[in-house]
Parts: sequence; structure tokens; C-alpha cells
Amino acid sequence: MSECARIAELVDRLGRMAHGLQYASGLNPAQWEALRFVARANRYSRSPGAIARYLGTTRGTVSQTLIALESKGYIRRLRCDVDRRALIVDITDTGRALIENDPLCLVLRAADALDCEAQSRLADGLDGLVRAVQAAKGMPEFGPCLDCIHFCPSNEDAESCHCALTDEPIPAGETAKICVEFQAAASA
Amino acid sequence: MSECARIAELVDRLGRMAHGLQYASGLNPAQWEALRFVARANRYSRSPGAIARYLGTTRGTVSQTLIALESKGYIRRLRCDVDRRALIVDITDTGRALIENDPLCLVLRAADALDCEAQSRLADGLDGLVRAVQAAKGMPEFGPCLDCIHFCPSNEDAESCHCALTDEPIPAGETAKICVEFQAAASA
DNA sequence: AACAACAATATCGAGTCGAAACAAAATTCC
DNA sequence: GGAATTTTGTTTCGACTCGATATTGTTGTT
Repeated sequence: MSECARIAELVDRLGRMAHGLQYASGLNPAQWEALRFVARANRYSRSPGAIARYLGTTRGTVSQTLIALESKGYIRRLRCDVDRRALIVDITDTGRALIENDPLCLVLRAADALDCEAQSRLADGLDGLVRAVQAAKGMPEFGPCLDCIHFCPSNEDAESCHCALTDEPIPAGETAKICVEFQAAASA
Repeated sequence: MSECARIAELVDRLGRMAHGLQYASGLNPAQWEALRFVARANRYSRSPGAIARYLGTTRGTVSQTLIALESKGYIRRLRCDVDRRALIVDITDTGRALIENDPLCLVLRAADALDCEAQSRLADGLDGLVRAVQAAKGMPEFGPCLDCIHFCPSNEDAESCHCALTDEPIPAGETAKICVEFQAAASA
């Protein structure tokens, strides 16, 4: 069997395992994935539509996933003042506490056992795969402001970076969060 | 962010992508995964129970998945003569043809773009992850007869290997198939 | 100001999932 | 040999997913 076929099989297997692990704490995989995203996305990206694009699913499905998460008390859905069609999703304290018990931490701990060198090689390999498939299927990229082409770091003060797209300042705590509008900057 | 957390995130993302890709040709992810397994498993491992263990799901779910696959004409379910509770699942010619269009081949082609060295490092890294998580969750391993502790290669003739567990001969075409009873042989 | 085009989300029906209850066949234990 | 136990697959049920359609809000044009 070629190395490629082995990789495809392992990806399949790992995906299935990750899927199974995420039936935990009364949530299902889609709910865990949405909650995780909400915890890591910046305020422009916490809408049902953006979540759907990130998860590669439909807005209808996300709508129901979020209703389920809200009824369990892990998120809040607030009507946006500027655009009254839109919803802004926020994680609650209970939700943040739940994330601490993320079932995928098991994968994380498994990765922890590898040596440093192997870790970064594995991460790079995975990253290449993800990018290649994303490109092949025309999926959006998503990434943190820090690595985005629209990110303008401030010269004077790390507190006052801003986004060239929205022309708004980016609070210090938000620069590492995921954004819908992400476009990879030039270098790797 | 630590390298480990990046790995966990990429695994999550890759899993979600694989999930989404598998809504294709009128099947869903569970059906693709079951069909793929049936195509690769030896005759002792093509039962609903074994499929459930492989996929990390329940027998009830697999039962329904198989009924769906049979109604679409991709598999057959035959009552076993020896144990009349058991079913043996067989892939049909239509099913075999469908597998040629496996949506996960996209991942395979993405892996193809990597250079040889990177491929085997990625495969080894993934393999380590899969094993670690399997061990942590007490999941069964699954593997081909060739790498199994019960496999007895024949001295005289490659045609007549046999299994020390069932004490039956293993046809030549079956030695690379996946088995429920798999136990990894000593060396890596 | 009216109207059309567009965008964000909600709703609905068909199909699926996991868990638990169930039935049938095989095995174990007296 | 026969009752209890285990194993195997199915059925049922409530919750969820998916994709299509409907609803509601926004924006641009005349």
C-alpha cells in the first residue's frame, strides 16, 4: 500500500475517532465544534452564517445547533443592533467552563507524548493537508488576525493594532482570534 | 499556542472536512465508512457487530446503516449457516464500483503532493496519534493478518498461510485484509 | 417612497444517530 | 438435559442533521 493511501486511511480513522470522542458531556460533535469555534472567534465571526462556513455545513443546521447549545446554557444569542437580521453568539461562563473538559484534549495529550521535532513536523504535514483540501473544495480559510493580510500592527503600542478592512482597532485580546474575513499574509 | 494545541485543532478541522466531503453520491459519512470497511475486511469481520466496533458506534446504528446500503444495492446481507444469529455482509459489484469514486480520495491526492520524506513522516505521526488515542480509550486495534500475532506464514508456499486462532487456512487474497481479531505482532 | 435584489436566519420533512428495550440463537453451568 | 447467561442483530424512541423553502430585515435603484 502506498504511503498516500495509508495517510488517507489514517485521516479517515482519526476523523471517526474524533467524531466518537465528541459524544461527551451531553453534547454531540456538531455542538462541540460550534462551541469551540465561538470560544475562539472574534466578534465579527460569531454569527450563525460564519459558523456554518467554518464547519462546512448549512445555516439551517447551525441554527438548530445553536438553539440546542443555548437551551443548555452554554451560549447566548443576541440580536445585533447595527444589522437587525444578524445574531451575535456569545459563550457563557458555563460554556467556558465546559470547554476545559473538551474531549479532544485526549488527542492533545496524545500529541504531547511525541518529541518536539516530531510534533512540529506532524503539525506542518497536517497543515499542508488541510490547506490542500480546502483549496481543492474552495472552502474559506479562517485564521487569526495576526496572520492576516488586513492586519496592521501598531508601531507605538501593541495595544492599538487595527484592521485595514473594517478600519477599526483590534483590542489586544482579539488579535489571536479567528476571523471570517481572514486572508493569509504573503509568507508562510 | 503550543504545537500540541495546534495539532488538536488541525485534527478537529481535518475531521470536520472529511465529514463534510463524505456527503457524496447519495451516501452519508457513516455509510461511506461502513462500505469502505466491508470492502477491506476479511470474511470473519464483515458482521454488523464488527463494523460497529471498527466505527466506534453502536450495533443499532450499524444495523440501520447496512439496511440503507442494501436498499441502495451496494451490499448484500446473508444469514450465516454456522451461527444463525450472525450476518455476513458482502459488497456488490455496484458497491465496488462506487468505492472507485470515494470522496476521501481528495485527501489522498492532497497527500500525493507532499514529497516522499514528508509523506512517511506524516503517516508515522498520524499513526502514533491514532494508536495513542485508541490505547487511551480502550478501542480495538484492527489490522491485516500479515501484521497479526496469529498469522503463520507458510514455509513452502505463499498460497497456504494460516491463522493460529481459527486454525484455518488464509487464502492468498485475504492476507492483507482487516480482521476483528487482530493483535499487533511484537516488532513495529 | 416604492420596489426589487440581496442577505441572515428560521422552519419543516425526511432521514440518521445513540441509547435502551427487545428477540433469537448459542454457550455455560449446574 | 434444562435454566440462566451471553452474544448477535433488530426495533423503537427522542434528539439531531441536512437541505429546501419560507420569513424577516437591509440595501440599492428609480
